Amino acid sequence: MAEAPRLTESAGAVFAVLAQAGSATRPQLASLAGLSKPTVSAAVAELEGARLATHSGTASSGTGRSAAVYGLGPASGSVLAVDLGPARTRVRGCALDGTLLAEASTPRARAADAVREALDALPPGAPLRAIVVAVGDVTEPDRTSGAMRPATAKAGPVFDAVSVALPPGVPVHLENNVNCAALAELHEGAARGRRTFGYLRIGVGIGLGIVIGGQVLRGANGAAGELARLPYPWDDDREPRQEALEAYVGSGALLRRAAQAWGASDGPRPRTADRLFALAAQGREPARALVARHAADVGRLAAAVTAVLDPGLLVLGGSTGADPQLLPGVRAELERLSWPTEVVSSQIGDLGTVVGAARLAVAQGVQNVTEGAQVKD
Amino acid sequence: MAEAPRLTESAGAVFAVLAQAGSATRPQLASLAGLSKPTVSAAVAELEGARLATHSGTASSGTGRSAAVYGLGPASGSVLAVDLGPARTRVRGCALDGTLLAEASTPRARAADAVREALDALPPGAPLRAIVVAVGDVTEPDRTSGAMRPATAKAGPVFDAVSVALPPGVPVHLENNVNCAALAELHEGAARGRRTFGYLRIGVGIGLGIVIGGQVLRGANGAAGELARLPYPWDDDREPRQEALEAYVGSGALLRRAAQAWGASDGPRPRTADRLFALAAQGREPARALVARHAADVGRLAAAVTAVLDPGLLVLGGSTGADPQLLPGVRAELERLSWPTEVVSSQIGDLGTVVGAARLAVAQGVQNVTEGAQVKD
DNA sequence: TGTACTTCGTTAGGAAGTTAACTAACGAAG
DNA sequence: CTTCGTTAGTTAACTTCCTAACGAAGTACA
Repeated sequence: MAEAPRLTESAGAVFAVLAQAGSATRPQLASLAGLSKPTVSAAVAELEGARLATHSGTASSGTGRSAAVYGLGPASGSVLAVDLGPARTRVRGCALDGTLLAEASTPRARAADAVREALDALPPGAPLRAIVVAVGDVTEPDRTSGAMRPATAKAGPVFDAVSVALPPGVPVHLENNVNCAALAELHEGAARGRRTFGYLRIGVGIGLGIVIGGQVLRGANGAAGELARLPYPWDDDREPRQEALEAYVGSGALLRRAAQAWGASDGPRPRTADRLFALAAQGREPARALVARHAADVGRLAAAVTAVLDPGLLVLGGSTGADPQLLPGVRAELERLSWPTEVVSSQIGDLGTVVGAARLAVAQGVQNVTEGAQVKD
Repeated sequence: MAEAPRLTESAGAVFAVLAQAGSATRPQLASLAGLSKPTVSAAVAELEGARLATHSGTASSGTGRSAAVYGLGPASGSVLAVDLGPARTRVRGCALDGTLLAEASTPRARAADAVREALDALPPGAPLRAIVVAVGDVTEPDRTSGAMRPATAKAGPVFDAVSVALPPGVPVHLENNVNCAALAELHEGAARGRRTFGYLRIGVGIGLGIVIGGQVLRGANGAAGELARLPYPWDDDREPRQEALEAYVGSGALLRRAAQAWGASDGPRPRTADRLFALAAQGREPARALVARHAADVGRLAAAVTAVLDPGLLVLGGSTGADPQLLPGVRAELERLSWPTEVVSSQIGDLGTVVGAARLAVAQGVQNVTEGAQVKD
């Protein structure tokens, strides 16, 4: 394999901007990268030489000479994103401009198959520059290898099963799934254009993804946003129990309360949160009351987050968090207890985790190119 | 007044490094600023010409030629820090390397006098480059002027009284007092060398200063760390009330509980938190039990912070938070509920707020010099 | 169709910073 | 008292990127 020469600094900057934009003219690249026209010309020539960029057409801005448009070249390669979700494993392969190149999905048990399927669908020859794996667990460095691993036994076995299917020599990054979903909302969802916000996911468990200045906040142990550890119950005469909050605002609690509240005359009892929300949307009792109460609970969770972070925006996600029916109740409770904060529902839903993982992988891949880290062959 | 020419970028970088170090040789400046020897030579010459740096001696490193030592010059000027505390107003004037030039302290009511006293003690002729005022309130931009102001009526009047004593034309920055104290712990206290931690202050009120990557986290409304808004009390069957937490873990609650618990045979009842802690240190009941319970309460507060932020280190401060007696109880409760997190007591105490405000002012002042923002005359 | 106007891209000269090599100053060992 | 190793500071050649000016390639309009 030919020695890939390291890029000059300006060429790296131009490449990063080009990857972000997908395609752009030289004047656009100059203004986005903050470089002068001559420098961009030199950088583009260098990138074309390395087949990292290609001339992909021309664009006319109405009047004046039409500009050459450039896009990513075949040597720029691709990245892989893996979401080891509780039920399904989703895998996506992307180019460095974010375009989807391959997609696969399997039940959680056959996670490695999804990875292999997506890898096969990626264009051969071009280097795989980064892999991001999203897991529903806190991550910590392994004692012996130093590589990141799931901190508890929750996600360990699946992660190991997937690891063997990953091509060697490619840097693998592990990330919490809620953090990934938050990134998806940041780039393609309800938090577009923001720099700081919180993504509150309520499903079986509860979790918070924190984005500050466009960066995910991971915390000292990668445990930032582990809201299950909020003290609960908490009062003058009650001692908080460990992890008690999850059993109270999680989807399990919602369904348990429904089972208790359901009377013989209330019709068939809903077995899923979705069904419960559907009944509540029709104004049927006791579904409506249960959802209203759930909204207040979520509002209290939101108030706890706001009291510490004041994020300005909270995006609600997860199986029992994303329903827009909750918004009025959440907003009311949040306003009652805390600071005025915008609250909206997730726009991406279940795919958020892979999408965000892909965003992270793309960012890592671009860094891989611009900083000249070479992939072993 | 002579036109102060803007500094070149490298001279600005060298000045910033020199201000941080206080004094340094050229090789030190080169390595700290990440510049080469020739560039540093040119920058130092430029700074000397502008009287922003002066040759202040020589330093021998054992073997080899001895190097010239440089320090800040007379034109570098000074900054002012004002702490509008609940009882006293403290003012400090500092040079841009952080050395104390003037200090004053008055009761809160005569705040403007302290400012005037400190201003008089500053070296005349050299420019005042920045002013930072610390207040015990959330800050927000004023509707008409756009300048920052205290958000509620709490700190407004004192701030206005001080404002008239401030020299016109100097940029004034308003900052929350807990954030200032956190910065003091970061630079000169218990969090030295850290990049991320939380400073938990418990006194009459409760507050949290958040430092992430060396930067204070202010939040969208400047309300990050306003823990009084945490939902409390919180349980299946109890509705949180607004701002109820402060009345429960604040120093008022501690003394109120002491008043209730004190029996006739327990000796004279302590009227201040200090006295209560002193009795507890001797193992006297019921002081010991009250302090132990307070420690658990603080531990729950710490757990709430850790669940959201995972800061890795919490520094406890404030009149009823800084006592080291609390540490074992806080650590135990935090470990029971949440993630392992280091907990230590404040090393600076009451002066933290001015000290941190001075740090902020110095940083602003250095930026003022290096970015060439000119002070009106 | 030619002329004016606008935008794209290149060329030329200059500013700022780097590396490399050299000179200067200092201490320690013979 | 000289010599050697080490560290400080300067000089010179080179790199990188910028600004300014100019030629090239389009559109708009008489």
